Amino acid sequence: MSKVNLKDLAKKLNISVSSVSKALRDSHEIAEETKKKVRALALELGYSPNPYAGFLRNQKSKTIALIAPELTNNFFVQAISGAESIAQEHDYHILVYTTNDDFERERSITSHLMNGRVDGVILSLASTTQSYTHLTDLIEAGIPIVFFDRICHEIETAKVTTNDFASGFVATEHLINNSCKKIAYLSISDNLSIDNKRKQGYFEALNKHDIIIDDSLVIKCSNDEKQNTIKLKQLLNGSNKPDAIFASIEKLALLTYTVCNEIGVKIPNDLKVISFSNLRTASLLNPSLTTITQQAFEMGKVAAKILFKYLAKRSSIIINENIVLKSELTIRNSTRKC
Amino acid sequence: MSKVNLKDLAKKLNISVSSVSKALRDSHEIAEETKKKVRALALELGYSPNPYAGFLRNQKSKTIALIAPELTNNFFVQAISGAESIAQEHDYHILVYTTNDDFERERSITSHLMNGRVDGVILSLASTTQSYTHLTDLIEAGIPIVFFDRICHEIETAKVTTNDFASGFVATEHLINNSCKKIAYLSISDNLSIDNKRKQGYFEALNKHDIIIDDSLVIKCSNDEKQNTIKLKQLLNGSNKPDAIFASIEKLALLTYTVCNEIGVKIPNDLKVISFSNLRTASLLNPSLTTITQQAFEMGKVAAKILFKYLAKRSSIIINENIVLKSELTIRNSTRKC
DNA sequence: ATTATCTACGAAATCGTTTTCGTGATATTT
DNA sequence: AAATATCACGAAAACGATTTCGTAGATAAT
Repeated sequence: MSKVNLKDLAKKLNISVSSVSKALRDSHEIAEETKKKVRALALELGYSPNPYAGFLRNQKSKTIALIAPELTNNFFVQAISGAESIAQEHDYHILVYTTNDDFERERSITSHLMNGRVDGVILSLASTTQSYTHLTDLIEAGIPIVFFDRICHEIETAKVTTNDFASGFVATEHLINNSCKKIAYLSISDNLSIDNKRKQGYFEALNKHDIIIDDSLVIKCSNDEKQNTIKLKQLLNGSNKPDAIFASIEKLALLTYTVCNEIGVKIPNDLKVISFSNLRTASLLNPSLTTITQQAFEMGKVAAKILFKYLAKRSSIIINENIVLKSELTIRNSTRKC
Repeated sequence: MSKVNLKDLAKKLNISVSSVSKALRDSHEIAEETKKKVRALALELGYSPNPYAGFLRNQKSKTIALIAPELTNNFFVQAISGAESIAQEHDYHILVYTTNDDFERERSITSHLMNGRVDGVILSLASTTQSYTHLTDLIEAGIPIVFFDRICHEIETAKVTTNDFASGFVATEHLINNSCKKIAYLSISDNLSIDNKRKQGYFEALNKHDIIIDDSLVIKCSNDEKQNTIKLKQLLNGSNKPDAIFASIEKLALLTYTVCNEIGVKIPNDLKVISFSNLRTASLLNPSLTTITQQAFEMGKVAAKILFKYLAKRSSIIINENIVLKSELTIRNSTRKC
């Protein structure tokens, strides 16, 4: 049952390697009878073509890479699942990489992909990425990229996102409607497209409702959980306490919950919380968390579909395109009026 | 910046392809001066070897597959992250596949891996898998498998698990100590090694404390959420109500929470709940969930390390070995005495 | 009868690397 | 001075599949 190749089949059948190859690919050059014999033997010996030989020949690897900042976030995991479901349909394989939000790691990964290991890449940027030459290099090397969620505006290609601005606006307005006046925004990184758009939506809602923007309520968080904890405690224990928190990403909402537990701030009585999140357990939290949920699985599917569309064309240049999948506000107890 | 190969370098330097190859691999056959020139040009032109050519030559793909039942479960995601961290160190790439707990899908995936696409496989079985020829075939084809969590006893190889029996025992005893007398066990599948061991631990604890085993409290769940909901409601509304639930996997604990919310059963007052789970939000749930937490990240790491140890030896036969990483009981409010 | 067409197959090049085996030119030993 | 060793490199085979091209023999067309 181990590594049978074309040569083995050819030898057993007393015909040439090329004829075996053609027979298996159902070429019209081969007589029907011969094909039958070849197919029968191939089946019997469990022949399965060496993928790498084919890749070398056709310069196609039937493999794509999916690069995400982290896996410990349901959003990215769902997106990967979505992409995988499409990859399966196209008989493609997926190499999964995580950057841990580290620019150097992202660059190292893309450099490993320059040489044809994959036919295309689906990518969500690391929050520390500020330079994009590693990505343009990849595209110039003939490997197309489709972005999802954390996209790069500077690069012309297809980008799949959620309606971040509108969602940020809706989230903020929801808080305002529940009589919040001092709404803090927890930002994860100025580099990130999604963060900025969400923040703009937040500003816009404040403006609309004539709430003066207070810069001290826009908290710049990072991937350093300890630092974030300190900043949050300062905010919630400080003199300029917010009555609501809008977390740009799930991780910061969970941290808010933890900190509130610790310092005795009651949600939603003392503080209302809303967050972008694809957490399955949002409804089971104490209190249940009001969320903006992205169509993560669908985003992965759409990104993969676009990529495969171009791969089928053998075109490495993807036309600039913005696909926006709408997020959904699910109101739960963390923003309940009280 | 696109596809430079050895031939291009050779032409530009007026030396042979083989010399370029040797120079880049730092062979002693090549003069130091020549090496320098070659390296300089390679760097300048951004040469990066075509991986597939090398694979064809050395019969090594520098790629492994990781097959998990699902990604929407923190346990598996953490395990993947752990494996990835080790793969990075070894300059290996990981193809990720999910079976969705479907035997046919598992078989289809492994059959795609028979031909040398990967050097090895890290696998956690689908709950519907009862026959193992697709796995023995893979091993016979020279592709070693390391199991983690959902292992296959029938196949001789390395298996990384948690101390399921002891953990099941500890979990049950914890409930008994908190004065539970009618403890239900939610099983996910009789096929699964982990489920059976956990159940045995549950039985053992009941025995030790002279509690008669009640088969009607051992609930056979499945991957069909609707069916599970019905069974749970029957259990909790029935005449033989349990005072505690021990969920073999996270999904079933969350379902228990949801059902309890729906039918107005109070946790922990009316019902105590404990579960195997790697949920980040266990402490934030309402009420916080008492868990048995597996060392998921570590399990991924260990499985990968073992695999790489054998890959380095170029040995496809892995000696039978059981590595057990201990789980941890974290007591929270869902099992609080009241 | 001669030429053209078709059929069914094989030889060989190709993809990009690695590696074995030579081989001239020095350098070293006897 | 002759024999041997060392050095630095090149030619070519190999990995396994695909594909172009060539061709022997059969058949069809003129």
